[in-house]
Amino acid sequence: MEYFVNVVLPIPLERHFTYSITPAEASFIRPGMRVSVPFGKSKIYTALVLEVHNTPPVVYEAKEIDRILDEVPLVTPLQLKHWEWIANYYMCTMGEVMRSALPSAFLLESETLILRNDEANVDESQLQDDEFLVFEALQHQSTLKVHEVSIIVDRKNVLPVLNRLLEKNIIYLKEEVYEQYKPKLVKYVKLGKEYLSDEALESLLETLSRAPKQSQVVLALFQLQSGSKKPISVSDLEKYSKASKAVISSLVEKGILEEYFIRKDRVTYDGAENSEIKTLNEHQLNALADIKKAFKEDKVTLLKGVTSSGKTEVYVQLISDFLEKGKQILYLLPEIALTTQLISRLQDYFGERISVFHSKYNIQERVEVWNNVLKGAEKAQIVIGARSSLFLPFANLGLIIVDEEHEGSFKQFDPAPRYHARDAAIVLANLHGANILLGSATPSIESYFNAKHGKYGYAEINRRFGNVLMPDMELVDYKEALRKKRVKGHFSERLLQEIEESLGNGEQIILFQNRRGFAPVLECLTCGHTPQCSNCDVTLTYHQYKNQLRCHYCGFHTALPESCAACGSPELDTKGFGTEQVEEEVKKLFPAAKVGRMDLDTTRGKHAYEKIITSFEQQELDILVGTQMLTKGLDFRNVSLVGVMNADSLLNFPDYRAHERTFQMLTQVAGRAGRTQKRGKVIIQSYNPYHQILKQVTTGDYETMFQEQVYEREQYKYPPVNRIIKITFKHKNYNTLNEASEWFSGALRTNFGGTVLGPEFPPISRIRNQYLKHVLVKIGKNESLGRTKKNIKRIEKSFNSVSKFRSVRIIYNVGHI
DNA sequence: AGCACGCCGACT
DNA sequence: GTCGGCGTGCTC
Repeated sequence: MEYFVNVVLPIPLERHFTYSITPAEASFIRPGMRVSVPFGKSKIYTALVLEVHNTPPVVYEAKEIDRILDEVPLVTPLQLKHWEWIANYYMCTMGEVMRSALPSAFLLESETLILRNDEANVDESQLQDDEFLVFEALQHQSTLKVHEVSIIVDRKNVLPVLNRLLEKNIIYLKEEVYEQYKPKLVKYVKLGKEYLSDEALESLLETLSRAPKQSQVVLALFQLQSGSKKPISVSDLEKYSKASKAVISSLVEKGILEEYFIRKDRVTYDGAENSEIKTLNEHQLNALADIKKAFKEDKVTLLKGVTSSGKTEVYVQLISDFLEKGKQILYLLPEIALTTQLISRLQDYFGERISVFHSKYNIQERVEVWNNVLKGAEKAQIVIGARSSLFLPFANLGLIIVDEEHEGSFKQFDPAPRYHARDAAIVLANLHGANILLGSATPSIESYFNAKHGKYGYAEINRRFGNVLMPDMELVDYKEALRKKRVKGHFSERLLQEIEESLGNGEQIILFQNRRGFAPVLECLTCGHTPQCSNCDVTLTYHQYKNQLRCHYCGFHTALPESCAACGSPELDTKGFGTEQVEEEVKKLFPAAKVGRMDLDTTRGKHAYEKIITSFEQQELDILVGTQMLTKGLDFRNVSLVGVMNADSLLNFPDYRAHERTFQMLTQVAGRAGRTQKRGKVIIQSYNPYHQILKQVTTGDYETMFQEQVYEREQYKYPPVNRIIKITFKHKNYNTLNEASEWFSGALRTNFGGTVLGPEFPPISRIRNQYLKHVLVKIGKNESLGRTKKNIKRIEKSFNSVSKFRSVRIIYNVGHI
């Protein structure tokens, strides 16, 4: 009987691939294990087994697998089902899901090694110059990598050289696969076997009497051992005995000490669980009861609780309930909210049963979390993580919490799979038979809509914890202030007054400006020219701190020009403003205050973020200027004033979600003010203070905002009532892109009854020298989303059979755009 | 996605 | 003449 496996490869191809295996392998291999397989001419890839079967492929001869990489399945059958759903729903391939889902350390790729053939008789005079260079290099080292050869011969294309050398039998090639994950090993020492008795030890110390350092080490080890039964690491011994590594290793060499290794997890938590779960107030208890009732009916449940209402305590209570039942819990958060603040708060309750998983962890750490979750290890009972943690191999998931569920960053935009973590989590919970709770102070329109229509369960908390008052919000008409000359820089006098007062009271201030950089636009006063990015369709942004013009899309940067590139005039001025300029101005206006800034530019690196937050927390800073990063899950006790520098840039975003997002962002940032007894103050500056959304923010009127948005979206056929798919076309040639997108949208219109909009250029129509065009497909409530997707896929097939269109990249975004 | 193959301009 | 650019087609 012949045996075969169907596998997924981590590449964007629709189809699965079949490889042949031996009967012995067949009895061992199970779905979810990794195998390495040869693919194409020379490459070896990591593939994931979907099924083992006996049906030989008809039109081709299946290749054999290279080898089996796992002892037990790395991915559970349930995960494979979940992947399939994601691939299907978000219109991408299983391979793309696999690539996103598995920590990169699990995805090995081969590298070609060049080895010298020792049996060859080489006539050096017969070698060409480049051949000789490679040959010579191989005399010094036995293997070379392809890129090393490329350096040696100083050329990109090294294949001709290698082929000539291969023909002459001087070299041979080998594909090497590297295991990327290396367990961290800690070196420990113990006394050698012969010295375990007291007498032996005594005589040992005698013989060492002339080596004081060494006997010092032996004594130290002896003392450490008597103190506890725990193994003693070399580094501990080094510290305790105050001897150097050299002394210890000479003892090891003599056989007096023995070394051994223990595998250690890189991520450990040493603190204790030292907090009792707080007793909930009546509002929290009511919410909890509602949630539990909805859970009994297996409903997805939405918890709407105003900022500072103590949602986290409700989560904590639920988590501990599910822990008691022996279930795993997944706590999903938007990336930016994953601060040490929240994590240490939860660790206080649940100690080392928590694992954290997010993108700032390195690949080794992620492998450890993965394995712990798969094993159902004690320390991975609760996983806190960003969107990608929903790909972890849960064995026994009981509860998912999606906190800040309205957050746009739960949607992945690039690369595929372009999934929404909240929606994918709902499906995951379904597959596990687990409960799922969505929490937010400002729920997304979709979720609230589902709750209103009884599809989701619902609970709410309308009071801040400890009955702290909601902040007092005030709108400042910036246009009016400007007219009356009551501004300094970008600050209205009203805002300045409040800042002064807060500083006087020793309270802290947050200033919110949703744009980084100094002054987005540099403008020539003579001809009005503004420098553009040469790769993208955007104006370059001025960054004062490096004195550069930068492109936020492709990273292009150039020194600040001294004169206008168009007319040569040296008079250049800056227009618009970002966080950097706000920081600058506030420093000038309040020279005594300590000012910090938090945006993408100041939070690069693993700990930069924490540093800024901690220094603000510890009141080393008086004023913190920042972008939307500030709005997420941060809890500062002493902030009494929040200033929104310019609400208009949020409102004017060209997107059907702009109003919803503005409401959410402003409500969230306002929630940072006054978290203790004193009532906080929020000042919102706007050129258009009569805008209904701003009014709804200041009165905290979510309900009206919701009604208006739903009405509007129904009119224009947007979600939640309708569904949408955005198709993006991308190509470097303007005409090809136009032709291709016209062809595609034309085919859509003839084949499909729904609404097709476009193709249209997006506001930024070129990025990294690629032109972009969008087509929007709106699917009414009576039409089938699945059938529409099938139609689109079919059209894509005939699209790809037109040769000039084939190089046009097509990107689908389903549901959220 | 990679990668080979094949065709074409631009230079050691 | 070769080198390297890019369009095209294939991968079990």
